[in-house]
Amino acid sequence: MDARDLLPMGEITSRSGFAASAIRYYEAEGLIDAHRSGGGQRRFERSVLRRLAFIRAASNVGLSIEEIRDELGRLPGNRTPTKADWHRISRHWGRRLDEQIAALQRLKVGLDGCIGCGCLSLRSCAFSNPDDVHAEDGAGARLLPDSLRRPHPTRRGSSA
Amino acid sequence: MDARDLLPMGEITSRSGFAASAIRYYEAEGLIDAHRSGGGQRRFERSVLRRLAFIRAASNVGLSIEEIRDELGRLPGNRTPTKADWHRISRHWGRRLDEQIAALQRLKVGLDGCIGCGCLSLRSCAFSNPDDVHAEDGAGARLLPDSLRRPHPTRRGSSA
DNA sequence: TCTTGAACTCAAGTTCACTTGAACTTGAAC
DNA sequence: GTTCAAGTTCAAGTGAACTTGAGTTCAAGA
Repeated sequence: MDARDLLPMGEITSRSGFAASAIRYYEAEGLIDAHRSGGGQRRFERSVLRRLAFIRAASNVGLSIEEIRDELGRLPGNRTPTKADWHRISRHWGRRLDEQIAALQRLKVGLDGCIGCGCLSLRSCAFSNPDDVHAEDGAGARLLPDSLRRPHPTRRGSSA
Repeated sequence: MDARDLLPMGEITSRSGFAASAIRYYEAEGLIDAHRSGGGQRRFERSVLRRLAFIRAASNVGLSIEEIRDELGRLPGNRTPTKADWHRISRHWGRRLDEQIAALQRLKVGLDGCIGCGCLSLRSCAFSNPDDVHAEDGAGARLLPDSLRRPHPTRRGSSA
């Protein structure tokens, strides 16, 4: 490729809307690639812009950097997504969004149920006790999936 | 109040499901109060259990510690929520959940719209560009409200 | 050539909601 | 009186996703 087709950092930041530090971070994390100028400055291929758009979209759906890396890595030849890729991926993301929506709706229904009772009991109220830590009967589905629990590393796994 | 009505830490952790460290943290943050035994150990009033149930419910709805503190502080006399308080509060939370659901649904609709086109364009695709950073016309509502943007302190405010 | 803004590296900082560890004390039971 | 689980404090660590700062170099225009 011709060196004149490569974009400098400033171009990438202004066109993608990401800060330079974020771009460097993504490169360090292996989400995007960069060439270097004689003096060591980054020079990006145009396709990086599409990758960045993809990254932004994915992160809006709530994917972590690692998940985005996986998703990008699943693209054959590590290429920028084609229409077919995008088709498959967006169906995947759609399912994920559906799950999140359903989870919030369960929470809402639980809350509506609670408005009448006002109990907020540690033992029986499913809303204040979604993990069923003390539930008297092995009642149903957890209200919130992990993807919507306030992302907190140290809480993960230790359900308390 | 009679000292025999006060509960020690172990009782609180086992009944509330919170770790002792979390209880201490909540006390330090001013979400709950504690008396002290002669030797300096914490002794809790029974009502603290209801406060903790409230805290758990609030955090499931996605409120931050600060928001929970505010919400508790809005209770007249800083009391444990009554039925009427709970009524008002749960309607508030319900609206919040509704917003979150609506936001995810907008995202989903945007995604469905994108499946056909496959464009993922930085300039025009609302899905990859929900902030309308480069939008050509001042098009509509942001897809995701801040409450559902991946909570990331340093990203807050700097919409890029 | 000079200047100046853009870019570089690397380490450390940020936020949130806690947890962990070390070193020590309490208090209830035997 | 001894024991030991349960409790205490305080500082530091955790993870994600970057940002900030310090100090240095690049590169394009006048």
